[in-house]
Amino acid sequence: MKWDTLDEEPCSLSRTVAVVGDRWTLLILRECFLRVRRFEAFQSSLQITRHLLSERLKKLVRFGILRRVPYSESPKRYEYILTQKGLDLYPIIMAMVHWGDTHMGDERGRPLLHEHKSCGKLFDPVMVCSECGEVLHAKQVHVHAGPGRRGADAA
Amino acid sequence: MKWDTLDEEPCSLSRTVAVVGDRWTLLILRECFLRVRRFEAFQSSLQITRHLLSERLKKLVRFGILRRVPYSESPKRYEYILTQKGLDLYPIIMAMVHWGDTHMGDERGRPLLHEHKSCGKLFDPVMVCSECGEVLHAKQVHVHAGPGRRGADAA
DNA sequence: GGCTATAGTTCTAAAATAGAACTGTCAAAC
DNA sequence: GTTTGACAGTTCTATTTTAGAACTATAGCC
Repeated sequence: MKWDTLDEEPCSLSRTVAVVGDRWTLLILRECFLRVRRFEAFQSSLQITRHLLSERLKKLVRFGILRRVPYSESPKRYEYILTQKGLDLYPIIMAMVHWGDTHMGDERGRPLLHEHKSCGKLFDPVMVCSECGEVLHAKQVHVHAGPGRRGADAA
Repeated sequence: MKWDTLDEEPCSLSRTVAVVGDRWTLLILRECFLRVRRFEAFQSSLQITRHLLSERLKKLVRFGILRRVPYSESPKRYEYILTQKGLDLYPIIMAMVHWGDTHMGDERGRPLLHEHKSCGKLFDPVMVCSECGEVLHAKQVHVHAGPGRRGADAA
């Protein structure tokens, strides 16, 4: 497939996959949510090759998910900060973490626990319907073609 | 990185990424949720090479996300059905679709609309805290090391 | 001048993917 | 009873990506 035009497909999942749908990008984003911001920090915590890290950061900046912000004038040094568009990826990351906790855990228990500052409790992320607030299950969802649909594609 | 041992890392995101963290796998799962079940159907709707499709389906079966169920005895024919573990990936897929709808849309509008059968309305998926039910934002979450944590890894 | 820190770039070898052709089984059509 | 077609893969070579290591550039500190 021509992955470079995937972000123009009439399918929102394809468009998302085009941007964040590879292993390294997802791991980089995890680090971002853990407040990692600098090239060397990403590199040493992920053991990613410097070449790929450089490419992926550029791509995330290009798509407006990270901002490259100078933190030192001489020498010129930059750090990478999540934009609002990037912060909005949080549900994707949390959904993946939760699935891993549930289905890929081992006897030692969870690697990380999440505390919700607003209520002070350890929590799991739950996906609900924006209209009625009930927990969502795949089988209770029916899909309709929307205005942006064309041809035999899906979404 | 040795992606074949990623599912043993002390990080739930890594473990999830090991299983579903590549472009084709995510697109295959989208098709699964749209009720696609057969080899030829995946192949023609995704334009994935037969070789890769075969590999990915095997992997998803190996990890217990799909079940390979015979639907014809002679000739032997199988279809691929989501297990409960696979159905539980729904929040990940929906979170990605929603992000794509929000941030990668074009002037034509959404490709697909989702109706919640329980309440009959078109909805967006929303991620909330399991304890207090409030909408989750990255900045309101604090991360603690859990029992399965080891060394300098993250999750 | 020599050492370190940071943020990259460049190079070659190994692995993954694309694209097309091929295999095998059986049913139905001729 | 031979041919055609559907289905579910496997095999092959060429291209693209990634891994791994070394190299470059700027500047502060001793």
